[in-house]
Amino acid sequence: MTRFLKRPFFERDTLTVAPELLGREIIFNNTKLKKKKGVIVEVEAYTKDDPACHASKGLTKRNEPMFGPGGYSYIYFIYGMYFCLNFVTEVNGVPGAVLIRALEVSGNEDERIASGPGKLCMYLNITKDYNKIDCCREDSPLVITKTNLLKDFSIVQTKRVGISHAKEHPWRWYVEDNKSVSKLIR
DNA sequence: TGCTGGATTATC
DNA sequence: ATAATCCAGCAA
Repeated sequence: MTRFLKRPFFERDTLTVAPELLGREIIFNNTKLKKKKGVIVEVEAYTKDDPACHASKGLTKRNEPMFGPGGYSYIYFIYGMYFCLNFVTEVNGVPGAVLIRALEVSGNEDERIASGPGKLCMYLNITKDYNKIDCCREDSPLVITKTNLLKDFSIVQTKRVGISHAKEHPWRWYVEDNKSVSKLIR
């Protein structure tokens, strides 16, 4: 028994896994800094046949974690200044990932301190050092709880954010009326 | 070896 | 609406 999500949870269809992450808690223990955590309130799915997915054109140095087993982290650097956190889905050999777009942080924090993929990595102190780590290990510094911390919430499904391709999939899910979601618009 | 644009954010 | 800021990916 364990408190945290394990490999079988992640090694399923990306579009199934993504919305199931809503309400669960990410716990990140950067050993040199303060332990941080937050409840997932917004996610997006990226699959292999999708032009917007980093893995759509095959294996490269950057997207390599996406091709490995589910339950690993995939962290990339974007716009010269931000990191984005993903959890790898699908079995070994099949690329796929869920981008974590927003966390609700309890306590005295600003409710929008982690309301965006770049902001949440700054809040958690996540960097490339934690790329491709196995989040299913019991001693992993980065884990997700099995328990859902939100109750009686509704899920809204919409188009993804920041995708410039003509055809776009409705593969963004967020907790309805949650103050920590990245964008207020639909 | 050089160029381009991006799964973003804060500010104007 | 646009600057900040840099590197992966691709063309050559």
